Amino acid sequence: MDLAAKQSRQSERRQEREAQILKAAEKVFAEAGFGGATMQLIADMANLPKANLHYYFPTKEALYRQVVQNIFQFWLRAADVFDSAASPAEGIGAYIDAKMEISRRHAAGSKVWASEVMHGAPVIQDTLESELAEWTEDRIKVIRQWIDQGMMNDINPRHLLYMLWATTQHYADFSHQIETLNGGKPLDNAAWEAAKTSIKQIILTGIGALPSPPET
Amino acid sequence: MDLAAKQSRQSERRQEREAQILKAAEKVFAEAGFGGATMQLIADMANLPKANLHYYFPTKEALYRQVVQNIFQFWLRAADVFDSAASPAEGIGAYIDAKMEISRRHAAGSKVWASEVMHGAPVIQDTLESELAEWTEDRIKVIRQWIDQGMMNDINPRHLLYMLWATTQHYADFSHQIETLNGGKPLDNAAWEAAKTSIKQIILTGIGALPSPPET
DNA sequence: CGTAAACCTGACCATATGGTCAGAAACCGT
DNA sequence: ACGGTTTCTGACCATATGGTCAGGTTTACG
Repeated sequence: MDLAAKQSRQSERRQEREAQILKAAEKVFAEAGFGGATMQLIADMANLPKANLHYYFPTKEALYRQVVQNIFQFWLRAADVFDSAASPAEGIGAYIDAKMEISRRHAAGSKVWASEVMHGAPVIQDTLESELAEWTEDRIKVIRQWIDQGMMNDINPRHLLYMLWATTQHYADFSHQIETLNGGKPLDNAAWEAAKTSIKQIILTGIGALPSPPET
Repeated sequence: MDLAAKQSRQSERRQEREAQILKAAEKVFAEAGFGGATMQLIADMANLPKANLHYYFPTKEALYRQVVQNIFQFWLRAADVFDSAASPAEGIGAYIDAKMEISRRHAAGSKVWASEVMHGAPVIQDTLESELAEWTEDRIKVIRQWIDQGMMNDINPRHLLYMLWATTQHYADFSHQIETLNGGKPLDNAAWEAAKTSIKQIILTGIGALPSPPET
């Protein structure tokens, strides 16, 4: 076996362990917040001795930073469906679906992200200022085009985006509240469908992106 | 001076101090989360020695509990505008205005509330199950009536409520992100107006509560 | 095998933090 | 001015937690 293969297998091993730790960390950070999370809790969740965490991540903050960065990348990628769409109904509809799927499958990550931003984005302020700002401007341009082409009403694109973020992330960030109001049980498939349908119906109708408003 | 007057002045004094502490605590909890907040930080923020806090609130958790309870009551009261309204456009419009005002004036409180719920509502689970559940059911009934009377489209009332909460609270909970995307400055009056207008336009149009969709 | 590198871990340490307490200070009616 | 009550506070303590480290174990490969 040559050097490349060896390094590859080693780094593979390392990546697996790191992923294992990151997954546990994400969960614990989501449940307890950065301040409430302890390395011991994360270690237990990952079934590793605490000292081992420090072999892979020098400090709690480094571990947290990695978790947040990963989430952010994941979050941004959900917007791929946005640009290639021919119409606002299609693009925004697909974006809502994608973000709702993230809210459902990656609630922990969403919570960590929300927590980070709520507390002033101490670790991803840079990313926020560069990548997120750029991303947002691009999407605003797309929406403006749709408006100019008469495909939707003249809505403030920025606030429309905020509305999309808010509404979809709500189902992850406030999942506990939603579960409580759902009799203490998580939403089932039908309820998630109802949520997606309701959101799309209200927003797409609201921005005038549907041929005719549903009269059901 | 009689006994009643004396007790009144004392309790007045006590309430003032408690309010002072609670205000500082709300700010610190919002900025740092429960785990990241320290009694020392709160004490500094309130310009009091740490030991004094423990004279008024026995434990950090008791102080936190009080903060959260206060916010919740404040939050619920915003819905008074909801019921007395004659139409969905009026009721929901006023509700959006009220909640946006809270988001603007009491961002810290909103963040504490969001944080509490996100971490599984460890201290207000009871209230959530009783008061919030009841409140929600009542509002759902009101919305259902509007639908039955043909004043708006047939929208799932529960998800409409979630959308209202999500969208309005977003401006408080993610105020940092919004500021960052606003060039690092808080939204000015015009921007807040634009936000309120956009939200109302999309949602009220989206649920078919406006006579005719704006064609501006 | 041998050995060097990577990986793992129990035991340990320094510090930060929630909370206590004895006693000082301020308040208040008489 | 006095005594009792409430309010305040510096000094202190026990504990939890992030982080370290010396030494052990495993892996990779000639």
